[in-house]
Amino acid sequence: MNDPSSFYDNTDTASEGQVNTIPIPVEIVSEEEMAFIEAALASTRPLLSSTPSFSSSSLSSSPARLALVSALPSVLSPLRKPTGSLHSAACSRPLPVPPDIEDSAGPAPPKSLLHQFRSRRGLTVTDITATEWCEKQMEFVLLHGKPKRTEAMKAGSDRHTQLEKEVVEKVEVPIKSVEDSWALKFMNFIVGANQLMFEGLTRELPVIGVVEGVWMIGVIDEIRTPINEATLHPILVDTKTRYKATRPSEAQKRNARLQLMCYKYLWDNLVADTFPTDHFFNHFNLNPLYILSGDVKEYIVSLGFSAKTLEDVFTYFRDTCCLLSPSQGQLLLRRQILPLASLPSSRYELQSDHSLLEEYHFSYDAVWFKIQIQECLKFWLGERDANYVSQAERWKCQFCAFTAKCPLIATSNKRAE
DNA sequence: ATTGCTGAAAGG
Repeated sequence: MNDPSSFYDNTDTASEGQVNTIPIPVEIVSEEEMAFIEAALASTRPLLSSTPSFSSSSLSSSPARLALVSALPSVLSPLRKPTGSLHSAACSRPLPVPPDIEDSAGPAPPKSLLHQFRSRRGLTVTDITATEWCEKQMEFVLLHGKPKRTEAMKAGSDRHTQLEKEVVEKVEVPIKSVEDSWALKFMNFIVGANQLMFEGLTRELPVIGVVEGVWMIGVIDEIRTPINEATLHPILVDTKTRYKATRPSEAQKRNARLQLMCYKYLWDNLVADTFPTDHFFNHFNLNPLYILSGDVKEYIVSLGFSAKTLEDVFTYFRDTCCLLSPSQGQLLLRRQILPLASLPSSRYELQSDHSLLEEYHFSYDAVWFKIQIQECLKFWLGERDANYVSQAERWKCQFCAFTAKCPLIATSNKRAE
């Protein structure tokens, strides 16, 4: 009963009373974070040094943007149910289940991977890039689970965390429903967009939209507004870290270009202010009139807004979108070398010596982007089987955890016959 | 069946 693991046990009814008894340490700002903020205030932050001064003092009192992080939403962890059922009975409001989902006895044709694995959440930009890297690997990940993270991935994540902390202060907010979690996501967009407009830079900005008929979500690594230039159009940036000072392969660059083009597409669609709100609520099965939890409302107030329902948040969201400009056609990829001895223990001490390997500008290509997405979607929609990597990119298999299971490797090994 | 959990992205 006092076992902390029972927090995630949804076999019992997840009543609201139970949720309320969870001892969540709600800290607006920890001492550590406060020290960081004060240090940030005292020191010059190069990326923000061009911040214009404002008559309003509210901005200077909060140098870092608040990002709201969902914390321990018991209704959102239905997958822990031991039955393996996708839709736990403990879920307060079960999502609509297609009528044929119980006909698992019959040899019904397999549903598309999109339907099986992403119908509730939509595709992520990461799904797109992973698919472009290798569809077969993507398929293995979906069917067999993700392989272990590599050290390079951990180091990359850490570097991104560092970059984010330069401009964003994270706050944990307890949530009780999916509506709460979407409200936080949209508030994070609103606050990030405001930070972009007033300070010229924001990081880790969540975006969402429909691409080729499919809902897609992502998090833009970085957006800057060139303050001193004539254009108001922000530029989208992504930082890639590397262990070795070798030049990235063409496949890696192509993959990163696709990623940034996804972000541009989503951003530009948001600022076009044509967001299909009703479609959104329907697709994700959300109640716009849902009353946000007290904690969520409280934090929204702390950001200077006032909202009772998810719909209220959407009003602010749409108002914000109207104020934004489409992004530049030029996208920016930054490559950064990590120190060789980047041991796990020293990963957090990289602040000095971020030698930049290269800054790589390239142009958005709407036609190429559309073709890439359509190819990816053929895989996701089950219109064709997963493709293997081309002969020229067979080297990717060296980095793949699924080679033992992969028919491509098996056939090439016994091609002797 | 990874990471700090629901999540998105992390590098190759």
